[in-house]
Amino acid sequence: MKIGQVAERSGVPAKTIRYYEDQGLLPAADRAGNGYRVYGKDDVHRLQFIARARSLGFSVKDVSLLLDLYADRDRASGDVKQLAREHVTAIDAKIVELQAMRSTLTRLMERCHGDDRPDCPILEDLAQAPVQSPS
Amino acid sequence: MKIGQVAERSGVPAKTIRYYEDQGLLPAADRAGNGYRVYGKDDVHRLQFIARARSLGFSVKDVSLLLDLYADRDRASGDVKQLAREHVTAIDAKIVELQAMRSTLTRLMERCHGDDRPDCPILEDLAQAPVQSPS
DNA sequence: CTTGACCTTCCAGCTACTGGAAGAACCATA
DNA sequence: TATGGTTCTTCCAGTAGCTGGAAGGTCAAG
Repeated sequence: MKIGQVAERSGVPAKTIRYYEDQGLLPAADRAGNGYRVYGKDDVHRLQFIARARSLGFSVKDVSLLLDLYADRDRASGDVKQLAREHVTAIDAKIVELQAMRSTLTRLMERCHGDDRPDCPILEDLAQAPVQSPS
Repeated sequence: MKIGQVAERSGVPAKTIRYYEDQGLLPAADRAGNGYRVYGKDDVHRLQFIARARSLGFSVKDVSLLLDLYADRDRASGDVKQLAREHVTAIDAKIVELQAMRSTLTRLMERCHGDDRPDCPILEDLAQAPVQSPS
């Protein structure tokens, strides 16, 4: 299989596959006589693993750790769970941050006419930005 | 005022102030005879505006637009509101994405022993990642 | 033999900074 | 005046995870 086929079957763009190889997520692919990378079924599988982990928000570095754990038959599931737990904690922090932004923005938007007039509580808030009065 | 003072009063690091100048968020600062940047009160204010807008998640480019609108006495508040609305939409999309990740991860974690045994539904999911059966 | 699709490498750009190096300038003290 | 410590200057590189594009090699079809 050439990189184009693997890309199609795994859903990971060829450019990204080369990038992952460069980053060490994939072992350096064998090369055909013409220099083209050659892949097998396992590579498609590995790329799907990577894509799935990435879609859950794991960093490339963490995916690398997950791949190591996956390959290790003597792994402790506690290690995997711990990685996931930390990731969820980070996700929660982001959600909280985004919700705070969202809440402030919608509050300001409710007070903004949103018409042709120039007076705008949103800009006024940005300009004054004094204190955050609770509710 | 030198950059250090402005940094302290605005809460924006000196490095970041230079970066903002470079990016066009701030006009090129006047220079003293020794080449040091010289600032006034208005610059502190402008930096606070920027910092506040950034803390609400607006991109640097959007902050630039907001500064333009702020400076324009003939602005339409509708333009500001529209910018905010689009931003909230983007935030909502991110929240939804993060919540989906979170939900999948916690579901997998609940099924994982998290002990010394090697069998781990988290890794199995990443490896199989077949379909997402509803609930 | 040429065209077109695919492959290769390498460099640049995206976002929003941040760290660090090298060098000038300022300030205070001994 | 020497010296040391802090602050300033510019410029380059690195962070995360790709993505786009240039320049060029390979291969199958017509």
